[in-house]
Amino acid sequence: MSIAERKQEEKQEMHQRILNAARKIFLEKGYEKTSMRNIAAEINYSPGSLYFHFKDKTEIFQELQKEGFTLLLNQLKVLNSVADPFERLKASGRVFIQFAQENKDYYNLMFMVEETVKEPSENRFKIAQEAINHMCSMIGDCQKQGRFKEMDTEYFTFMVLSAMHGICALFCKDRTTSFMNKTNEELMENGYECFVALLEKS
Amino acid sequence: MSIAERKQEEKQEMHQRILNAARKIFLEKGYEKTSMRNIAAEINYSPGSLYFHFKDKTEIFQELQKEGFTLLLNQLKVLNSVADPFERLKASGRVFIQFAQENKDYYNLMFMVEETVKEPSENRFKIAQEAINHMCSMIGDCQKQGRFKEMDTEYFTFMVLSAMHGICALFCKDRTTSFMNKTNEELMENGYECFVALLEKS
DNA sequence: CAAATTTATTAAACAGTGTTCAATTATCAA
DNA sequence: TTGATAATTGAACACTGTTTAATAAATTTG
Repeated sequence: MSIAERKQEEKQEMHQRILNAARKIFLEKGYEKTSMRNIAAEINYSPGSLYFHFKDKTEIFQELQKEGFTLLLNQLKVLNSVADPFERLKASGRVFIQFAQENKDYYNLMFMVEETVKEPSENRFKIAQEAINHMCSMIGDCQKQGRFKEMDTEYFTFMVLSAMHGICALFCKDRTTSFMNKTNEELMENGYECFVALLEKS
Repeated sequence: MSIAERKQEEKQEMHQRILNAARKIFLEKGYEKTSMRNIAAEINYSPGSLYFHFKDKTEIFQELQKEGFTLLLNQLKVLNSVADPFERLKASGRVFIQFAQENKDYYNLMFMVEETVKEPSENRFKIAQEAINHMCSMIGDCQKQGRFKEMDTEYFTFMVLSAMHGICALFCKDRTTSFMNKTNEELMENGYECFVALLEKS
């Protein structure tokens, strides 16, 4: 079935063309301000045809969401070469924040979009789950070295993630303006260093 | 000018009626899913008339946002009686988290809605600004007692706020499910206590 | 009191949105 | 070549925020 195969490939190709157009515009204008007509126009396509390849707008975005998680995890994977768990933990935070800065829209999609999914979504955030487990064991390793004594590993992990997410979340919703005469980058990076300083004293 | 006064009052009354309707629907359905027509219908009003009382949708939203800030600040004000700045700081965090838990929708409106405002709008977050300043001076007082040595006060304040917001933001977008077999309240409160433990060691 | 003027309100319209669907074209199998 | 299948289209639907000309109500002025 060579012909059927080629057909399949052509469909995959269209799938990718749409995804590429969507990524470009989503990252340019954000989720809400990107319309299906915008995406269609980008590839000289009819708006209706998008629905032949994707169920709806959210399905397109969810593919990009998965891309985002993969992208972040790949950046974090580089740190596997860092042997000392505490050093790796500190570097992970910096990578995380840098990712948010450079991929604001991905970040919004990944962490800031309302969870309106009906079915409890089996493995929709399987990747995120794995990332958290990894983080948890990293902190566990730090504790084996004598850090964060008498802290519950899971609650502590939650706290660390919250702190990092808080920094990025304020940035992503432009709620950093109240700290005047300081750029977003200054705030986020120095703010994070304050947190690191706290960790180091513990 | 008794008549002009009454006129003024009637206008204020309509202003409030709209605001009440908007509050109800905004807190019910969130910002994006609330339409001007929804608000108008709630008080048997014409959609166009809303624009006689408010410039646009964001202006209505911003008034409710201010309400939220006032509500939160009133709860924080109670802590003025706590003399020791560090004790007050710790208690502020607990009040903040409790506010988010009890007023999830206000919290979303206050901190999680995209800032699409064009003109940097002088005093839009005047209240928030004051709250931050207050926080900043509270932390400054802690430093005078010898805590958080060699930390930049402003960056440190940003970090503390980020940590607290991170905890609440994950809660408000239901991103706590990855920490299984723990309730939201357990996570938030114990997570925060971890953070407090860090502060105490510094 | 009547006329003129200001103040409120409305319905209709505009340009945009996500999505659906009957009709149409292109592609392939028999 | 015909019939079936797959892909694409444009028009339509029901929405959205916002503007505006016409209208109604209330108030001020002559």
